[in-house]
Amino acid sequence: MTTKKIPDIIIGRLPLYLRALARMEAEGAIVTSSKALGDWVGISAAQIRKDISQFGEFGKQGTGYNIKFLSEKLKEILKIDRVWDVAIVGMGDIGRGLSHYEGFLERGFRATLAFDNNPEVIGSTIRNLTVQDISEMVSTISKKEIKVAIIAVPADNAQEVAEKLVKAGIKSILNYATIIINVPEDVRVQYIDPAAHLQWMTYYL
Amino acid sequence: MTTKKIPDIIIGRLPLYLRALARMEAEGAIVTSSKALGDWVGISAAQIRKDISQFGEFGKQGTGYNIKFLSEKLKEILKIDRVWDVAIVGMGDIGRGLSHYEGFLERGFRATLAFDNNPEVIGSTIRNLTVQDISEMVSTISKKEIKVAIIAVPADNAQEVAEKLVKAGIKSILNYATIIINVPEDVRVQYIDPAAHLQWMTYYL
DNA sequence: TAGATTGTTAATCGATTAACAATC
DNA sequence: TAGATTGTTAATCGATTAACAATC
Repeated sequence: MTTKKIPDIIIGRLPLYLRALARMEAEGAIVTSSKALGDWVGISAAQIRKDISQFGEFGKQGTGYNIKFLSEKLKEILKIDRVWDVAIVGMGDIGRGLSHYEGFLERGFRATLAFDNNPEVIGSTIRNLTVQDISEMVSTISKKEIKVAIIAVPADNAQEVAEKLVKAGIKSILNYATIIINVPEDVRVQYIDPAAHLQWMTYYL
Repeated sequence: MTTKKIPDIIIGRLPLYLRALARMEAEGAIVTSSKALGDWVGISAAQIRKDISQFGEFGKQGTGYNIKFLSEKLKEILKIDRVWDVAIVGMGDIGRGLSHYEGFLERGFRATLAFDNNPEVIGSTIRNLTVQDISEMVSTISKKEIKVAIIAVPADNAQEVAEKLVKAGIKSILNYATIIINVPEDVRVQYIDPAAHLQWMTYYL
């Protein structure tokens, strides 16, 4: 793989391709084409080919792409050919929901730590997770060398939590709090904001 | 307002601006500038001005934007100067979490209907919502003229549910199922997929 | 071989940024 | 008035699409 810089927007599409490929595989398909894959995800065939070709030649002229092979390659590229331990901070409805979430494991992630600051919640068990005191968070995450965390606390506490996570060595943060958090350059943040998506759509109503 | 077509990507940024403005207002600020707002949301000042100017002249040279005024205008544009009733389909962890979600009301939405197909869940009460049988869904939504729905069922059932929602007159769907659903042109769909966001970030680890 | 589909280059399209006159 | 910041135009940048030779 050449080390030219791949645009972020292309990386963001790879998980969508992977999701579609998983679906095709579940339906028993062996090969697919840029056309078919594009139809699944609502993207042009040309763009699918261009995106994939950034990383190598994974298809065959006349035949298309072997679904299993392409999936494996995309997983390697995204570094999800392994399982990442994830810390969840905030055990309200969202945090609890995520700790149950079946979809993570098959897609490369496993919730292994849960934190909250509410004494009534600390020590309780959700699935196989025991909720720990947030005051232990930095030391526990550091010790386990966890790199991925999810923030599911109220907006007012999100920045403070983010700073602790950074101190603990976290490099990827999925933030459910409806506030933009400031972190060092080498830490990635993505946002989940269902209300923002709804607001986007009402424009067209 | 001229009726030129506004790019979808601009519409998608308006909720972010609104979120930042709400935050500024909560902190007691009265006015802001394209520079300040841009810093909040991580977008250039030029782009903020260009986006906003698509809809009118809401700022003052030398002074900037009145936060309250701009918020009101953006809410009008996004049609969230009212409260939209929302139907939630699927009362698993995600659906339950959403029915509790405090963030909706102040941002233009209210969960008013909940549906599931599990006899053990039907009839139970979550907050002030009674879970109804999914077989009643089309008629209930039609009767109440609800336009916005959230799909929180397993991927295998999502397409079927989407078709019923369309039949019931729903025009905006927020889909938590990890599958792309096919709906008529006049129905909007947005996706929430936390694992996809995590996968995106691991690339950079 | 004939048909299909890739990988890639060039052309097009659209979005972002820079610059600045207008004006509060 | 002097300073600040908007709204807008033109320039730049980057992403998408179209086209096609290569080849399975």
